[in-house]
Parts: sequence; C-alpha cells; structure tokens
Amino acid sequence: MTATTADTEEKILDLAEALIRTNGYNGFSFRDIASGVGVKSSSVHYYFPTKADLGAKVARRYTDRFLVTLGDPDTPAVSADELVGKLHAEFATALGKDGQMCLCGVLAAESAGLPDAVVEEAKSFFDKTGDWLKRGLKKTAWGSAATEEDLHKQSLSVLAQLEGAMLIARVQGKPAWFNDLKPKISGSIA
Amino acid sequence: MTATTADTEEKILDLAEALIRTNGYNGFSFRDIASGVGVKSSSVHYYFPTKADLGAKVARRYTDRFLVTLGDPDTPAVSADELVGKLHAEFATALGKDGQMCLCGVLAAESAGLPDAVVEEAKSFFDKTGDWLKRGLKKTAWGSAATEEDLHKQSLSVLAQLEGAMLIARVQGKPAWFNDLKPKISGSIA
DNA sequence: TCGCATCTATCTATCGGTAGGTAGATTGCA
DNA sequence: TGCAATCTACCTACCGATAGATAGATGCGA
Repeated sequence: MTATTADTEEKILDLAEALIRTNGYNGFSFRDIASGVGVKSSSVHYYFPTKADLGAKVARRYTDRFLVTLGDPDTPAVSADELVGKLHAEFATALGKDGQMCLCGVLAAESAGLPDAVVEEAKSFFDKTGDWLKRGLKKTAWGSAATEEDLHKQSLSVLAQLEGAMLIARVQGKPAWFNDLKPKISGSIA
Repeated sequence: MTATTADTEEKILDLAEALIRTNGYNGFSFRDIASGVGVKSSSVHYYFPTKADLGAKVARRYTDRFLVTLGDPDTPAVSADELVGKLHAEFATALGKDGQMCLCGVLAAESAGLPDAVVEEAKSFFDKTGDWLKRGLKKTAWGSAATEEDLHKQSLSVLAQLEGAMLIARVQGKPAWFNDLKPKISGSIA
C-alpha cells in the first residue's frame, strides 16, 4: 500500500476544496496546501501549474460529485419536496460537519475578482444543479402543469434560498437553523 | 471649497465598500484603496490603523445606511409583500447598477477567515435586518397570528433567499433574474 | 536507465504595517 | 497681537512576511 501519485493529487484537491469552502479562493495559498498535505509548494505546482488551474479543477470535481450524489432526478414517484429535500440534505451535511459552505456559493461571492476559468466552473455548477432540479420538478404533479420558464425560475429560486441560508447560518453560528429550513415549491415565488 | 479630512476618509470608506462588494475582503489591498483615492497607502493607515478596522467600519456604515434607507417597519398599513419588496428593491439597485453584492453577504461567505471585528459586524447586519423585517411582519395580517419563533424564521428565510439570489444572479451575469424575483411570505417555508 | 515525483533554492511582486519627517492650519497664552 | 506649541493630513522610505511561480538537482521505482 504505497502512496501513489493519485494520492497526493487527491489530497491537494481535498484540502484546497476544504480551504476554499471555509475561507474563500483568496483565503488560501499554495503554502497552506503544501504544509497541509506534507509536500513542498513546488510539488503543488507540479500537479496544478497555476492557482486558477487548481481552483477550476476543485470546482469541477465538486460539481461532478455533487450531481452524482443527487442521483437521477427522473426516477419515478419523486415529489417536489423530496427533490428539494435531497438538495437540502446534501448541503446540510457539509455545513453541519465542518461548517462548510457550498464551494460554488463561496466562489460566486468572490466571482468578480476570480480567474475566468474558475468563474466558468462556478457558473456551470448553478446551470447543472438548477437543471437537475428542473428536470425532476417537471415529473411532479406541480411541474407537469408549469411552463419551462417557470420551472427554471423555481429551480434557481430554491437554489438561491439554500445558498443564502448557508451563508447566514454559518456567519450566525447557527447550523441548526439551516437544518430546520424546509424550502417548499408551490406558492413560494410569484 | 477645499478638500477636507472627511472627504478623504469617506472616499476610503466608499472605495473599500465597493471593492469588498465586488471582490471580497481578501480581494483588495491598502494599495488598491490608496491609488484609487489618490493618496499613499500609509495615509490610509492614518485613518484606519488596520485592515480589520477598515473592514469593520465599512460594514457598520453599510448596515446603518441600509436600515435608514429601509425606514420604519412599524408604519401602519404595510403588507408583507411591501416589506419584502423594500428589501428586494434596495438590493436590486446595487446589483443592477454595478453588479454589487450585499456587502455582508460577501463577508459571510468569507467569514471563517476574517478578523473577529469584521465578522461581528456582518453578523449584526443579519440580526438587525432580520429584526427589521420581523417587526414589520408582526403588524401584518399574516404576522399577527404567527409566533415570535415563526416570525424570526420567516424573516431570516426571506433574507436568505435574497442573498442567495444575488450570488447566483451575479455569477450567472443575469441581474434581470434578480429583479424579477418576488419572494413571498406565506407558505414558502414549512 | 528512463522518467515520474519531489526536492532545494530562489525569484519577483506584493502584502499589511511602521518609522520618521513635514507643510500648513489651529490653538493658547504672554 | 505675536509667536511658540501643537495638531492635521499627508509624505518617503522601509520592514518582515508571504504571495504565486520557476529552474534545476535528486531520489527512486519499473
């Protein structure tokens, strides 16, 4: 069981993700990563030539993993509440365990000053996650009667509420409040 | 009409606020402020000894101004929609004009890595703004029947939705979507 | 022995912050 | 009223630390 390349690269990604979710993209350095992983900062550059590279790859991996965990939105007999509940649960776990924000929520907050490649990945997270919810909602009793436009707006709106609630819950030191939050679809948005 | 002290100090606060709202607390430097205002960085330290000082004062001024603009929530005959609309409008203006986030939303996103004094001010923003909405809601038909606890949760929940929506609207480059968003109170949260 | 992974060593740029000085306005007192 | 003391609002010059990034040597397993 010797340490392989993949181990180091993954450790770097893991730590970078944790640091961004806690402190933001501008709140960590290559030296933080290096000392945390147990290598020199030049070794971090070996895997990720620039900070933008690292940031973009962290975001892409995060999004991919997030969608895999969410699963297929088209499975039959899923209610709107269940769909939203899945999203909520995924966020709640990270927030409760380590006080970690959604990675792409943090990136969005700093977005104007970030490298383009990183912003693109953050954008993509909201596109894809919004689309996941939209596809799921379409199969529900509520969604079958809604326009494409309404489904889109509803989905982003639910995402918005969850992102904002994480922000507030964390700065207020009240993760329990986020846990109790149950966004509902129908009637919540005009 | 000579330049007075207040001019420089206010210019510093103005620019610091704009930079934080765009790039985050870790996304600006004393030199950015200095060159933007037209003084040397040491002169910025003259007014604000440390970056934490500057950040905390920017946040406090932002909160105070925000609440003044919101006005008295206890004025008679204000509906829940009107109250939420006021909040929404205040955020929409800044987002539409310069793509600026809520200052304290940005700070909340970075909060784990910020100086205590800055985090305290950000926290205070959500306390005070949440309280403003709660006090207003209590006077409405909906609020008069609600428990104190429900009023509190509802208020924070509305704030959360607006904060999250700003994040998403900006990173997606769609301020218009935020403008169209109309959070409603009743039934939105379980 | 090839070459991947990691190191040492270092670079340039910038960070927040400090030391010490100064022109000019203001104040207090003889 | 005159003038010395003090204050305001900056400045130049610099500090140690740290940022992201690079070149080239080394170790070590296949």
